[in-house]
Amino acid sequence: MEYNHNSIEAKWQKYWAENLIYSVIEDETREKYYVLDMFPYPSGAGLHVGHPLGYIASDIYSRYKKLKGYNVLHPMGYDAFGLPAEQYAIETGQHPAITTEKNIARYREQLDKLGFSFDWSREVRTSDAKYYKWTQWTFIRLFEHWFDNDLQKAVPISVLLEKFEKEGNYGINAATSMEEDFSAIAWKEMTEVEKSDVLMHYRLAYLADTMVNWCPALGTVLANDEVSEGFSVRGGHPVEKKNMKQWSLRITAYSDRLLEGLDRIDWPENIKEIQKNWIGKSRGAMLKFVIAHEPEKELEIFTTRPDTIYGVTFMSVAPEHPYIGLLTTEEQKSEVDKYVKHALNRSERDRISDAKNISGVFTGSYAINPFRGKAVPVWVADYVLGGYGTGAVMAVPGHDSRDHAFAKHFGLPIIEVIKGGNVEEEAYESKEGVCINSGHFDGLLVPEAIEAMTKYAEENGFGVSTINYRLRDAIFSRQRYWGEPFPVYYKNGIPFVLSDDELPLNLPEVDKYLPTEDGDPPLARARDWKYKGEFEYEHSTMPGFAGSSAYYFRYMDPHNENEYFSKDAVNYWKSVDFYVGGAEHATGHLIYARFWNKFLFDLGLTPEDEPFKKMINQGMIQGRSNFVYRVKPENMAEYVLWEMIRGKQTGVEFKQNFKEGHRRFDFYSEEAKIIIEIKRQKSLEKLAIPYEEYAKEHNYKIILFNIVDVILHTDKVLKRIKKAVAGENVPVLDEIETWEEVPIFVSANISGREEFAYPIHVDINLVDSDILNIDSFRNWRPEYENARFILEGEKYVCGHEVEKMSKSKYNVQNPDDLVEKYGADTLRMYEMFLGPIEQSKPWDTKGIEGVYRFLKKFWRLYYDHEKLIVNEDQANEAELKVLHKCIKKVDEDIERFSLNTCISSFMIATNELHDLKCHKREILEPLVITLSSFAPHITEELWSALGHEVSISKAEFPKYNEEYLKESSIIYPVSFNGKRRFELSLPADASKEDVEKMVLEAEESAKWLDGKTPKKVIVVPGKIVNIVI
RNA sequence: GCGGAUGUGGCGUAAUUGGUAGCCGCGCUAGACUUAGGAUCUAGUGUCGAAAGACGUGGGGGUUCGAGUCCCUUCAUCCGCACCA
Repeated sequence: MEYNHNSIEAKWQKYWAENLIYSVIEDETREKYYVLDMFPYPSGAGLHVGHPLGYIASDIYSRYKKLKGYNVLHPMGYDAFGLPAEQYAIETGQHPAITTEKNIARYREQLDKLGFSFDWSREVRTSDAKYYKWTQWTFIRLFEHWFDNDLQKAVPISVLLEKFEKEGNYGINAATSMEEDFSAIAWKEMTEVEKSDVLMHYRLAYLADTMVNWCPALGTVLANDEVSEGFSVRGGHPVEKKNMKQWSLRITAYSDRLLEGLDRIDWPENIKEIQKNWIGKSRGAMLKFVIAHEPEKELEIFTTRPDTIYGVTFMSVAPEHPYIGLLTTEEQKSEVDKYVKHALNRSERDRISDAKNISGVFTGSYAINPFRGKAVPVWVADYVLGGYGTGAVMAVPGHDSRDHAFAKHFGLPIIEVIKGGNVEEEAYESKEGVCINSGHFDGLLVPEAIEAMTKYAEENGFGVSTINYRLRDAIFSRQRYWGEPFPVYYKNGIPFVLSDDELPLNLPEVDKYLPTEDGDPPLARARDWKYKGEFEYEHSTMPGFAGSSAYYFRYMDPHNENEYFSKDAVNYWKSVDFYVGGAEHATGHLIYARFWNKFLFDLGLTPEDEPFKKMINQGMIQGRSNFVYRVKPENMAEYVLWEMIRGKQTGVEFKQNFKEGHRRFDFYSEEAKIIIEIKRQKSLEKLAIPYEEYAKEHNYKIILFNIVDVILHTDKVLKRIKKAVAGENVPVLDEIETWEEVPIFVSANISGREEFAYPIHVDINLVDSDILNIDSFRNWRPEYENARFILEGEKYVCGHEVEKMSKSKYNVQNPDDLVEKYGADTLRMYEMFLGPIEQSKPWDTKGIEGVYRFLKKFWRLYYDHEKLIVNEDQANEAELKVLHKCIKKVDEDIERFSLNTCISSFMIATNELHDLKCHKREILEPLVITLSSFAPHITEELWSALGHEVSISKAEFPKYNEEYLKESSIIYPVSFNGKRRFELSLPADASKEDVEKMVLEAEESAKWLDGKTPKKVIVVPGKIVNIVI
């Protein structure tokens, strides 16, 4: 039979599903391997060809690992809570659960068609109460733990309470936002509310007033990684800063461990780099400047360059700094108030776009540089960020470019304290140089000075060496419906968590998915939704990353009702060995998941503290958009006509823009006394008579053309002009074609196109090799039904561009159509063949034919039409060599995730076996196993045709035998002065000396040696010979 | 501005350790078979050149017997961060 992908693929997909071929169980006798794809959000648009790229790669890898004898866990599920379903619910009233269900069904159908080896019995969904029960459970654990900096791990709150009872919070080195100390007595005297407030400063999940990213359009707060340049990542709505009471996770406690762990995982360098920057660890010193008029109070600053402290000429504090009131003097008050108010009211977006403008106001007070004892003015300026460090800086214009710009702008002094630059011109920020103008620190190198000055500050009690992080705590509540409810209720304003046996707290039904009239989140609409019928639940829900931060554990034991996952399961599967997904999650999911994992590790739930040992990021598949160019008729007519008459093409000189008084005409010829004007027919009919009179007055002849005629009947128009130039009598107005105005499209390479036409995205399905199918285009939209086209030759050529794949750009390639046409095996292999998996590349369907041809050719090794032609003859050396070369290459390349080169190897082997007319089982049986992880359907079919009754996925990957690859002779390229001149076949076991001798004696060498003696002969055995003359 | 990555035929790419640059595929050219081909097969295809040969991995320089690969410099594109003190 001929290769028929449709029937083969359907047949085996059914077989795999019915016989649970891809189910796995923990099996202590086999080594485990865990391959995971990033959790997909099932969007309504379904999959496009870019989505499966990573899934195909991970599927190939897990199938390969299975063939290699591993027990492979390769699960799939859905990150099913999220904004799009909820936005859709708001618009239509449809419950997000229904939309989600529908989308999942569609996703599943598409995934199944691609022949993935997922163990679907382990599927999880974040929106399933059986799943989010454990998300809530983890939240409760976070609430009930704090972070001990000395132990560098999470510790139960009960331990903290014991300490408070005994000695207050003295001597506790915790990750905390608590600034004040209190004694055991003070603790015992606190009210319940006060105690709760204190504990909130310690808990890993805590409720606090924080500056949050508020997105009014989405009606919710967002985490830092969900905001980019002042806009929400999802939806692109403006975001503003707002102070709100919100749940947060104290991820900052884990800063150091998150940083340190990066050294132990095999991830792409750029992702590690992004995470390093996001955590933003910087070493420096916290220094105190006494406020001149208020010697009791100090202004604390953080600096990484304490060595430049003698260069401080002023200080700057952020507009939200708590000391603003204290610092501002009477005279400056109105100006400072005005500035602060303006600065704080600005949206994040304005602030960013206005970053170039330097602004600030003097507060009126001074602070004393503890090293020099000299007072410097304190300014308030918005280039200082309230959220970083202490919200105040010592300004060193000589050695910090921002301070420099500020000093220049306001005429503040600049002092050079590190030698090496010209500080009047620009800040010298390099750490190369020695201290000057720095008292007894003069002459020290920068690193020495940093150390010496920090030590001096510590000894004298006005400073301390510190480490500062850029990472902020993660805001954990969203004012949204479609997310996990917090297992929290409020009693007398104090938040309490539910007990484990009260979980899950189910998401209640609401009448509308909108905030209440009072602005409370949608959950406030739920009727009679109270703890024990009495206490209000938390009305926010958890963010997207809640459900996706530890989902990979649940796959290990997905149906466990009593535990998150069993000890046995986690001790067997441990962590993800190989993770495939997008790089866009670098500062979101990939950092949160590491944090959750570390926390669960601290609780002793998991044996490993990093979740994903090895990761690769698949590149994006970009769309290739096509454009048609719609003509702006007036512009085109003018352009076309001008191109024909400009210069002296008609025999007389024409010029543009005849101007006389208030009249303006398009073209005229002084010489021939002709004016030409182009307009729409309707206007011309009205204006013909006045124009003619006007022209007569000025002693000109006027010719009017309608736009359409100029564009579509150019030659006739030109003829008329030429007649007029020749002095013949031509009508002022003469309509060649009457038409109702219809859209006109011009082919891409018609000259002047850029001038008179604008591009419109056209559906790529109407275009083949950039040639537009005009009939289909006419049917595409009613308004194009009567469109006219200006062609190149016979064809309309479209423009093209590489862009993101998106519905609105009409460049989405849907995998279903391709699977239908070529089959999943072809699509899988083609996507891998496109290039290295990490690289982004535009989708181009052109090459898919080549892969399809390959599979058909591969099929013909086994079948001649209806007949299986595999024979039992013994394979010869050449055939074995082809096979083992292929096995070796594929084996090595899969291991290094170079899947594109594997496909080439298969093609080479297939081509060579065809040349050898080889149809031997001894060759073809191992070959079909080798190919099976790439093209599971066709290989399963051939495997069964070869007489096997057990699925090929249970087979063993063939071992390659070095013996077959050995060559008896090697073809040496012989170079002279590094330039290859000829090739020489020599015995493989020839020694270096022999090779040298034989090469020099070779006939062809004489020609190149040209009688000279070689200066040097380099022989690399088995590789190359180079002769230097 | 800072940090990272990438630049190889008309196109997607290959060259794993410094050792024949262009494997494999697309496209293109010519031919065979065919009623037909969007099937299949054969040959060719980096550039210049009739050929011999010369040139050729973004540009310039260097190290080396030998550089796509290493070093310096420069340009371009993409990504990330962006007042982070």
